[in-house]
Amino acid sequence: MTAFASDFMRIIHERGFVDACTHAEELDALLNREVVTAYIGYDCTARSLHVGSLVSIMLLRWLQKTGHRPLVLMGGGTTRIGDPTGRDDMRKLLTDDEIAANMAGIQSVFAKYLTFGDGPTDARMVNNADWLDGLAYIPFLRDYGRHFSINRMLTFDSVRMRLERETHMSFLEFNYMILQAYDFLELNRRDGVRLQMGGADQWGNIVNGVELGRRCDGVSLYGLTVPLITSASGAKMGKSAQGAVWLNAEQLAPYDFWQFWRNTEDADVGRFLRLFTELPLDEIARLEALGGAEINEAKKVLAHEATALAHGEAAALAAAETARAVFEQGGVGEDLPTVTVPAAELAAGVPAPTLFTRAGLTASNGEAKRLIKGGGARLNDAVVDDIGRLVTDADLSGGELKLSAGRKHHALVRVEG
RNA sequence: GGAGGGGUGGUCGAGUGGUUAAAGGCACCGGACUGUAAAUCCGGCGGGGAAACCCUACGUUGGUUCGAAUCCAACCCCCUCCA
Repeated sequence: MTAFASDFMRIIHERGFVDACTHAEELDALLNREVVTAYIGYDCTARSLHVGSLVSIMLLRWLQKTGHRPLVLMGGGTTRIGDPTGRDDMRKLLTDDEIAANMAGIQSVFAKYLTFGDGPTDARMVNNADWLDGLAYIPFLRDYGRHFSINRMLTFDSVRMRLERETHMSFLEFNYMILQAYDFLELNRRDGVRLQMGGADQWGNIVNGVELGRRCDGVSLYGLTVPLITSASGAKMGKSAQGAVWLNAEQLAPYDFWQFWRNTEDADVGRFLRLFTELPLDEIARLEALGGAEINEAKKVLAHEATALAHGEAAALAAAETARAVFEQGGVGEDLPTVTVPAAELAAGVPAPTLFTRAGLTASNGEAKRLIKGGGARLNDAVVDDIGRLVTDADLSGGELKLSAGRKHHALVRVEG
């Protein structure tokens, strides 16, 4: 591989961020010469982002750290149409208010990773609804449609696969790549954006934007994609027991976020350290080389670094402390999920299954009972073997008690009143 | 507009009148083994109930039947081919 002159290109190649790149040498030279504005587009279909987007977020962070300007493009315009590939999701068209709320939530996530502002390398967020909503069909077709060759578009993977499998593809979907290409052109005109980045699945769309820029305005635009991250055992990354691994504290507690990284598969540790932390490569090499149980130390480092980025140093330390108390000492920690029950209720006795469900460890009483029957439920570390077990204030120690579902999921119950 | 195929539990996918809360796979949860790992093995996997049992569920709404995810009708949606 070529030796890159720009910090950005060198670092992201070394760390495994690059799946594909257009004109890497030219881009490298450009990055070495001037401050480059680059963008990645995100849908605003949810209040937050999850770890599936984290690779690209880290990519923008590196961009900024190496002296360039990141731009976050929110798909406010495209979100309004609804993603045609999501069958059931098609119907729930989001209202403008919902989209605005989602954008605000996503911005708060980005605020942890990027510095926003008006300075030359400060990040900014833009919404493609600003220009897509007002497009007039005929002028748009005449000005831009002429530059798209159907013959060419049919050769793109996303389209070709659909055609080969003879599955339906709507005109709307077919237009997606055109709209996305237009976004790139528009951003170049508005903000001088030169580079679009995104997931590997976006390659075709990005290339279309690059070509549209050349055809319409004679500008050189660049594209770069990051690989789809799967775990070593092949699973798509980002699922936890509770569901998606969200990046905001409201939807996933920092402690659970920490636990997610702590439970990384051995084979993924090195790769994840390179992608999701900013530790020096030689340090990562050292951690990665740890064998056997020692690799757990590397996982703790990974958990700490990733959590510190998302939630701050203090939250990461608190999560680590709770994990240490719970797993290494069998005790309890402040960060465990906590529920309170009225003193009177506890005095009267609460059925164990009810308490497990209320603590969020099980989704229903039935599930709680199954958990107990399966021997996975514990109260203050003692196995609960009777689904009729009443929990009373006699079970309290130090004003609280610990419930456990399996070895990894714990919650605290406290009394109130 | 015409002809044909299809909509099943988180997902994929069987089932074509009753023992079907609905095979099997995946995902997920618990147990064993470990290192809060992987792999493997075991168990579980709609809700309520201590249990008997009750309720909800196979696109929607009606109907036939002692009884329907399964048959009929209308409607909605998806797909393939033709115009």
